[in-house]
Amino acid sequence: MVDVAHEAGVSFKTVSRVVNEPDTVRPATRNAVNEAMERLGFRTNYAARSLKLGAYKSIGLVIFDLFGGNLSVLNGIASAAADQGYAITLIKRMGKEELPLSEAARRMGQLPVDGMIFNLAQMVDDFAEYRSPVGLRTVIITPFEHATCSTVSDDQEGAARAACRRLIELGHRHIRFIAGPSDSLASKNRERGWRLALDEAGLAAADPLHGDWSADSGYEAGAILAQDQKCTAILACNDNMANGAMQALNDAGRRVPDDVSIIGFDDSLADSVPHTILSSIRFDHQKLGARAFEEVLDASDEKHRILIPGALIERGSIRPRS
Amino acid sequence: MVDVAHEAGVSFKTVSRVVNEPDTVRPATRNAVNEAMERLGFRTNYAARSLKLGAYKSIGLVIFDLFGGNLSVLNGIASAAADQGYAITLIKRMGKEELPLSEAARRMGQLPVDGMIFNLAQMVDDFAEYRSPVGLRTVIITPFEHATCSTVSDDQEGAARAACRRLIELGHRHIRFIAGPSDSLASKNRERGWRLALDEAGLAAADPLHGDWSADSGYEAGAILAQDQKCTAILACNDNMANGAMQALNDAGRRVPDDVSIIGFDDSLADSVPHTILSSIRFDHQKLGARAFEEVLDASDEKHRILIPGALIERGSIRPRS
DNA sequence: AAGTCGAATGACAACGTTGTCATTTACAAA
DNA sequence: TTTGTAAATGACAACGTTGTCATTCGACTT
Repeated sequence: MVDVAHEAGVSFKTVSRVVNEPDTVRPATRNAVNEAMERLGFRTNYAARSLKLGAYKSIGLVIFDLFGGNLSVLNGIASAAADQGYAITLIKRMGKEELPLSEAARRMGQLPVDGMIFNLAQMVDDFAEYRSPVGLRTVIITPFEHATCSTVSDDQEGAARAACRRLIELGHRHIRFIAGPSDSLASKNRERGWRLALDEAGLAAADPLHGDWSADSGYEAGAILAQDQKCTAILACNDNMANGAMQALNDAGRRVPDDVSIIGFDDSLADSVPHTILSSIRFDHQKLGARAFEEVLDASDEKHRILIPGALIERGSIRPRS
Repeated sequence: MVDVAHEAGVSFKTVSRVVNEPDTVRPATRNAVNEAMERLGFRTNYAARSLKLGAYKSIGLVIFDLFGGNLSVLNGIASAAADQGYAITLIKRMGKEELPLSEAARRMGQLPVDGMIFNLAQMVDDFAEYRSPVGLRTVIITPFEHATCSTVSDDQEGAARAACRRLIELGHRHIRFIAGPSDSLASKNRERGWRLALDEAGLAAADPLHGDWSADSGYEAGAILAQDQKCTAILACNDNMANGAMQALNDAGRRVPDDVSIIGFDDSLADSVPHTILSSIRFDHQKLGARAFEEVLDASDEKHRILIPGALIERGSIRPRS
């Protein structure tokens, strides 16, 4: 900046003004400075500026598992951030640490961030006792409430409950559930919603089956459920498993939706399977990311627990019980 | 830091030493300082440190389109960065600018980065004339060579060529191609590889069909190809379209692989379709990301053009022509 | 006990910005 | 021409670190 000032024959303070408040400097001077900046390839030094301003205009994002669903969350956060002129500083979780949140916060604390978002897909050891570093607001993407931090999450439980209610409304009485891995929070909450709806209707909940998110594991589960003649409807914890189950049901001679109705989660099949009939629950991750970002910047001391509702996309895979 | 020094009864320079070169300070002093830091919740100031060191230990990533395939690239870059103690600063492309690369570089130049990576899925207007800001090395993820910047890319052309050769080796003579959207670089290069292999073998290339990456568009293409009785093999530009095409072929009474062999790209179906038989070409995006990161840090002035090979995963969907 | 030497610590400048306040300039009015 | 006033510019400090060099400390040698 001092070089630019010399080149343009002004003081370096004037250069600073051209960069930050161009209206306060005479057009002639301004042009001279701009040309000098152009010639010298001047870029304002982020470190010096942040040091002086005491803020980074960037927020930290810790992604503990980088997989498909997180991409749209990342997208939502990135969009909201861009709108406000913020950048995103990203770090991956570092492996299986003892205290994941504290460790991540410690690392983030060393980086240029004004706040941070943790995207949590599983429960972690130090969730309850975690506390934000002073001056660095933390927002956690998780269905649980936290003692001091705001949390944002898809309303898995509510959406699952609504979907299950819909099946009950269609006359189904034996609705079974295909769960995901036991360490998945999403799976846990979807299962809870399913149970809740059944309880409300006074229906019994048969033991859920367990898959690993893959279509193959869904096929296995479907093959077992095909034996259960009373079962006329299935809620599967994601679309891949639902797709596998549909295949297994068809292979076993039980037709979807004539004999069995089925609903999945995530609405992820539309692109990969032609003319899919699978009904599914879709979440607005874009919105979730944007809400999380808003919450980080929120200056107030209040913490919130925010749930983003899901929507049931009805396709041909469900119909009234015959 | 000066507060910590006061609290511990030492000079602030000693605190700095405890942080950066703990071995040079006496254990007793060190403990006192550490305790003081703990009590005060001290975090080293990133801006001040970077200002003094003249480096940020972070590299910028510009993602022009945030979709599935980019996730694993992001993952690869993030892993490589984490290994070297680097963070990632992420910005999304800002919309449809006139000069996407220059604009992105200008914005990145204001952020705490020591270099940057552009992840390009389409051609952009200012690709050829783009020049890195002085002191900020740029690496571009694209199949094209650039005049001054290193580029890294999947070897789409080579992989498509190898896959097509494999089909020829199996005795197929009429191998057709389902392309993606015309602005996709990946699609263009896959098509080129297909043509190359056919040329080498002295075979004619029938007009490619065009889809939009979706299974539904693949189904349409498959329905048309089912009419072409001479066609015994298909190369589809991604697995979703390949899956749609397989369905259409089956629906039209042409069995896969008995009547028609088919190969897709990206190996993306294994999770979502049970017991899939689709053969596919898989790319190691993790590796691609890691290579791109290495290239940014490379201090030498040489620029490279790096191609990451793909691998053909053979499943039941291909067999010798009967 | 004095001298020696390496280890531990401290004082001070510097990194490149922005904020504060003082000074200069330009222009209009008298 | 002189004066008054607002606009434009400049001088200097400060942000919180790390590097350089000087100083102090402690233990060992003779």
